[in-house]
Amino acid sequence: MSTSLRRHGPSKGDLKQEAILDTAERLLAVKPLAEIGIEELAAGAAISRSSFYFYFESKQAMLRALVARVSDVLHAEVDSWRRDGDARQEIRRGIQAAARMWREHGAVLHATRSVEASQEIKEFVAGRTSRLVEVAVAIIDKTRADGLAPAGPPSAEALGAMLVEMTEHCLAMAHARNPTTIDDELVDTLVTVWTRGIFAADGSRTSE
Amino acid sequence: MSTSLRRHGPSKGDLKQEAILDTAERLLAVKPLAEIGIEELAAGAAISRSSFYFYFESKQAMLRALVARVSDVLHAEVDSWRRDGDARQEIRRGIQAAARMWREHGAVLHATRSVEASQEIKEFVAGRTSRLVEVAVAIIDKTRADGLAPAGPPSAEALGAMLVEMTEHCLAMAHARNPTTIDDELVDTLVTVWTRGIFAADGSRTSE
DNA sequence: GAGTTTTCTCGACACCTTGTCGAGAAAAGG
DNA sequence: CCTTTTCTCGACAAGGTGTCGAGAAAACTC
Repeated sequence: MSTSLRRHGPSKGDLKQEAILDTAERLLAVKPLAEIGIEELAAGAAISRSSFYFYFESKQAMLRALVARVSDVLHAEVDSWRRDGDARQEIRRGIQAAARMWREHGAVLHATRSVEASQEIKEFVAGRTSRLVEVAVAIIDKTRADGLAPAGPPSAEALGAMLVEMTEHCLAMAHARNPTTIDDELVDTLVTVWTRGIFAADGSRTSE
Repeated sequence: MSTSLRRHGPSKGDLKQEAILDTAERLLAVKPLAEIGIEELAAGAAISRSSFYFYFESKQAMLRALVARVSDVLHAEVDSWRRDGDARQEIRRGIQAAARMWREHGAVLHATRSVEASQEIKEFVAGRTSRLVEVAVAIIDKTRADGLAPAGPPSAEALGAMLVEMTEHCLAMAHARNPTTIDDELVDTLVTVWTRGIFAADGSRTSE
């Protein structure tokens, strides 16, 4: 119900709502959602704890709004992967986009991976992941159709899902180790495993 | 402090302690730790909520004991990976052992991956993971030294860490989807990605 | 098997956090 | 100004955690 209580117009209350989300994103960089009290979120927006409930039903609802805010940026990222013909280029760009995402909004993405996240959030994240898997599957199918990569098994679906999950998890782990820096080496290693996993070979870009 | 309060002798109280852990493992298969009240754990061992605190400092301490109990089984698994010369055999066995681990104690392993798990548990899990990475690195180094696999980059450490993390995460995801069944197809796909990631090729076992 | 010590149990309490309610202040709009 | 909507907060109830001390139950000693 988060925003539906509030009618319309970009007014003073909207700023408070944004302030709550800003505070949440800032605090999530420091500690998990479970350790963030509603008191803290309210204090960050200079309102009382009770007033928090005017803007959000609960902490979970607030996280949902926060994820929605980040997902707008994310969808733009996904769409920026223009197909340019070379599968390795697409893979590298995709991984780089994901790495950038984690650098900029790692705290929020990290919170969505929590076991205690609500069902709704998990479904949202699963949907986002399956979109990425679809893109990966399309790439794999294309390279196989062109005779550049060996046919399955594994199926393009199983392989694509695994590579996407590997990427997300490795970025999450890297973020957990050091939130500010995500190695270029990590990106390179991911690209290598993707390439070898799909082509069963280190291809230099011979098709160019 | 969990056990240190209790002196010695395998007595009645020990059974209660085990009963608490059994109850916890059973409940973890159904819902996350955060949703399990101490009341429930105590009820499972037929004691009052207060009495729970005689056995464990807190829910986190209880989880720690539960993880320790499972880790005994796990260490035995790791040691069962006898080196038999063929890297692909070792890889397949290791992955199968991990899959079996998840089938039998997936609920506990899942709980340790939670964001809200205590620092101590995270360190324990990190230690376990790094042991597995060491084994993977040893395998990679050996195949590279034998000229069967191309040298880095990626370094054996980066590649091994990534493959181990991929495996753990994919098993965890599969467990989350359906706790009772972990696909053979998943194991096959994991083996393929390991093989291609290390050898940069689908090797039939030519060295045999 | 009585006395002593250790182990174990529980009710009562203090504390913290979440979420609701209704009274009303502050802004917006006529 | 008066009305409506937006926004704020103190007070309350509910539910969970963890502590304490009194004492029951078991174990151990002689």
